[in-house]
Amino acid sequence: MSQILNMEQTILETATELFLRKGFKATSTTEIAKEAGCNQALVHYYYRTKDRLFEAIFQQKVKYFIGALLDIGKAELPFLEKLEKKVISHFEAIESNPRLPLFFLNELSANPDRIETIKQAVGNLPQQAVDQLEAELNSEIEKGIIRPISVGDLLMTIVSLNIMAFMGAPMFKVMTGISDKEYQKFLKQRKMENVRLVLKSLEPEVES
Amino acid sequence: MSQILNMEQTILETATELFLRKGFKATSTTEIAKEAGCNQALVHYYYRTKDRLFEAIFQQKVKYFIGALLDIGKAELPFLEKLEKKVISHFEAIESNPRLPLFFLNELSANPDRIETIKQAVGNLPQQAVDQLEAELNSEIEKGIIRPISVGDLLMTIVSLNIMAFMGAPMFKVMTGISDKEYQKFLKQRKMENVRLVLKSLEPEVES
DNA sequence: TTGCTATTTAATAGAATTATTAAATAAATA
DNA sequence: TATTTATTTAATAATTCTATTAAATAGCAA
Repeated sequence: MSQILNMEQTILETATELFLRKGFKATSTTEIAKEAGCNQALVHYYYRTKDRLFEAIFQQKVKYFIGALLDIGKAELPFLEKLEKKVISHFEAIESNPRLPLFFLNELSANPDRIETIKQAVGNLPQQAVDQLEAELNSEIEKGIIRPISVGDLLMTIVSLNIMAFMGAPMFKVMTGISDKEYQKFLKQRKMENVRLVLKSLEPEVES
Repeated sequence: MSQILNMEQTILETATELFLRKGFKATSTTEIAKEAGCNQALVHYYYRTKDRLFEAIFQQKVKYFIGALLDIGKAELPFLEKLEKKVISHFEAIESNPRLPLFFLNELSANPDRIETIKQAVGNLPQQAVDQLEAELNSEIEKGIIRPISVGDLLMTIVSLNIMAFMGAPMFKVMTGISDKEYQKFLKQRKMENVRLVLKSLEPEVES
């Protein structure tokens, strides 16, 4: 937290933290105010309604999240090396914001109408990025360097592996009985495991 | 919905549906009653508190969910074929209950204390299943049939790919701008893609 | 039928929640 | 300094939510 902070900003940050941790419904404006150290009415003074406050936060986070996956580096590297960098940076983006995926999926499921709002917010940026990736992908496929695979499958694989490494932690701990410390160790090596999995998934089939 | 149904059961089913769709906080006992077609007090008559009602549902679903992954088939098949069957049946278990993973992760994150309750509920069954899988896995590794990999990494890969195919749908649609119909098509082929990915991930490394 | 038990409802207490309004205080400006 | 504007609070209206209680109704056994 910064020190010389105006209340409007403090409220936003506090709300972000609470919404991310407990979701929309379970977080009250009263609690936000208490945590931020101001009167409850002030939350409404600055953001009018709880819903608007949430919406502002949600949109901001969605943009960050989608950006973290889609800004295919401009660096002029061979495709597979660029992809490797991409998987790593996506992994690290989630690592530094591990609550985001669940927040995102959960609120999207609770309120599917918000999908439209999101689409407007992000525009056709994702579409462009996906198209570009698809073009590069197809070029490599034609060269025979990687096996035929759809851009959807590739993206889904990357997102699934990276997101679940963090989001799946509680589930995973229940299943394997592993401790927090051990899970931290697991995560350390999981990043490169995900890279390996993604690259493996692109290897051309070999007839056995 | 079955037809000749007692109210106690109807309430449970209605609550299950609502909790799965909207989560604990966003679902009121009033709404459950209305949806089930009874007086609101009846919900409390049968289940005392909203929390007990939720807990009952949660435990039941957790057991189902964990079982769906861990009951490694007893069929005497080669390891890789058994594993393939396992991935498929896990995929299908989620397919017929696509809201479960999010429900599970979300409520676990909102209320981490519940992890203990779960551990008690499922006992050491998961641990046993994981141990068995690990033994089989190591045996195959020693034979040189698959590359060295931890049971944790393998499980995480399977769970990640299968769960996110369903849970990630809204996110994926936003990113790629794909329609519901197209997503259904995507899912149809994704099952075998996941199988392929898992098997690929076990192939011994080849020096290039 | 009569009485007993299980089921269901109406009414409501008590707490929490969002949002508004009017008043108080602080900050900025002329 | 005087006045206007921005920030903050106290009070409270209106709603919703959980849980309880007492009464009503239905089902069944004697």
